[in-house]
Amino acid sequence: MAICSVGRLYQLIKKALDEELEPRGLSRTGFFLLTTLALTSGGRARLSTLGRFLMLHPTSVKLTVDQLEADGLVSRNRHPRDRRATLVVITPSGRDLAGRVNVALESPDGPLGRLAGLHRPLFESLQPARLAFGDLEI
Amino acid sequence: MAICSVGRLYQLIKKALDEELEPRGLSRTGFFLLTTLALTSGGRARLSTLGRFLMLHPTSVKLTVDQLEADGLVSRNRHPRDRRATLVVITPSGRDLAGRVNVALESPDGPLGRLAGLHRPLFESLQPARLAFGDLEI
DNA sequence: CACATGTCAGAGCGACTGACATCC
DNA sequence: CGGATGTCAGTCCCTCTGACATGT
Repeated sequence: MAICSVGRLYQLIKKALDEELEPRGLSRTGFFLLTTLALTSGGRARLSTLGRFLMLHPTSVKLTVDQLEADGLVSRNRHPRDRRATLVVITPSGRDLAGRVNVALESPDGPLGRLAGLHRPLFESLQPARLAFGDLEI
Repeated sequence: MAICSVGRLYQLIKKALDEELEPRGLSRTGFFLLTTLALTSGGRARLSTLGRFLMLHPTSVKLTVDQLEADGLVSRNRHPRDRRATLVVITPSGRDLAGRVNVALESPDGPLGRLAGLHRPLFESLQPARLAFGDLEI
């Protein structure tokens, strides 16, 4: 059953991820938010944009940003033109942490090292299923 | 990034699943437990076996079985030889519900109908990744 | 006016910890 | 005895709901 496979792999990755993240005081959601921000041009994005991209509820985004902000990994700034909006900006130490964690995760003896060589085939075989649900093309 | 793809697809499936399950008063964990039991020879299994197979904490298994039992979908029985163990047995109405839900899910206009034709390729391309983490062969 | 954006309090749920009794 | 099994109370984290203020 394909659905079970997705669920099982998700659980396995989740556990591997948390083992690396927890000692660094980073939540999984916080890690994904930080990595997303690091990959964004300018290292900044609206709260609502982050929520849509990470498939999170507005309140979850707020809480996650609160935690990251308390640790000095991101900061809140006003949007220059839309005064409703808040821009989340990654700080140098946030960018540094995101980079180090990602290197540690992908390293051959890291929690995700076992996936070496499987990244591209995985991504490509998952894409049709994701698109069938109307997900982003990424 | 392959990891993100797995996470996104999981979220999408989760949402599609819950939309079908919630109106029937079934939790996702309960549904998977019930389906697992329906596919088991004799429709019975130990709590601990279910926990290992579904990657659940013992207390989560207990809670889920409590809920299913209250709805008359499973029942608890003593293990004939191991007096520590409890056997969870699917009832006729449990088997009936599991069958109906699975049909509804897989039907062309069901929540998972969009995955038609993708089940086998998905399963096969996910297997190497799962096995890399030491998961069951299923 | 409808709609988007962000914030907040409260509730719910799933998962875990630590402890315990029972049995292999 | 060590280890497995199931149960229970308590706790925590994440997510959602509903409401609100503000701005487009």
